[in-house]
Amino acid sequence: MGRSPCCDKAAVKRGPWSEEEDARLRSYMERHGGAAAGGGWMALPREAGLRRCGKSCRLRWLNYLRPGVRHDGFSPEEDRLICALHAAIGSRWSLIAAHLPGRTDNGVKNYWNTRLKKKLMALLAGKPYNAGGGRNNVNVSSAASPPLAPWTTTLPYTGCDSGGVDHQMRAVVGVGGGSDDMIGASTKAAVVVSRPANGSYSSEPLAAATELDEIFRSMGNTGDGERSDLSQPQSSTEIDTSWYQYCQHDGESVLQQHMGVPYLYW
DNA sequence: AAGGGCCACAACCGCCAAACA
DNA sequence: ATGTTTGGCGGTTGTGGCCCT
Repeated sequence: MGRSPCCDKAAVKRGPWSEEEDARLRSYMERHGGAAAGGGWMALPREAGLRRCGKSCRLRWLNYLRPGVRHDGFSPEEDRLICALHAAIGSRWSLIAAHLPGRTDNGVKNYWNTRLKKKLMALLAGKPYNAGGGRNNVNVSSAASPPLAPWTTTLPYTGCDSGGVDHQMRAVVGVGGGSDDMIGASTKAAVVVSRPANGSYSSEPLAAATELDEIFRSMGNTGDGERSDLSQPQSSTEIDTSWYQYCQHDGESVLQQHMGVPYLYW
């Protein structure tokens, strides 16, 4: 037995929403405090007098009509944050959007697919790209440090791991093969390290081996061709730690690459 | 001015997991 | 414990507008 469709496609209207439909949906949601009433989203079209699929109503509300949703352009800071988060956690658009007030997962996803990804690729290929200033967040003491990539940013990602333990996750954007080949088949990795919120980093990156294993496994399923060598699960023990070094900066742990790979600080 | 191509965005599709009966 | 329903999510498609020739 196959999966039953969520609604009768022949009976519902599809395509762009009219002003009247928007008004009906907005009115309904405002009457119910911004949430679908007892019947849920599936019952909403009937209760609101809309000939739409419940899922379509939900999408329209969350991505467009909901108060606080922003439709203006993305700022350079948002660009950097999206790039960093995407490198760290992949296409987890809802998680990424959660760090961008007023932005929706759909909006971030569209922006990434249509514009930001191209900007980033152009940047990595050494083509002119003005993302808005190229702020350097950390003044690294090492004079040998390469310039920070423009999308580099601090990344205070606080979340829970699968065990429900609070972690503060930080990302290292890892593109390039550890030398000058910033793009292409040798694209290496995006590394995420984490620590318990109440814990401290070890001086040894692979102390987080189990977590890295898990993260790399999950990232290996993104289907992102630009990280093709992540397409198979890999053990953290395969990570070339010579790319990275820990150091201290203003009391903060800094995992810094030192062979030309872009990176993030925290 | 026309039309073909490209781009950006809204909307849809289908899968998955949680909630519920 | 199991089957069904629903909501959430990410990938993909459709479409309107803009730009270039």
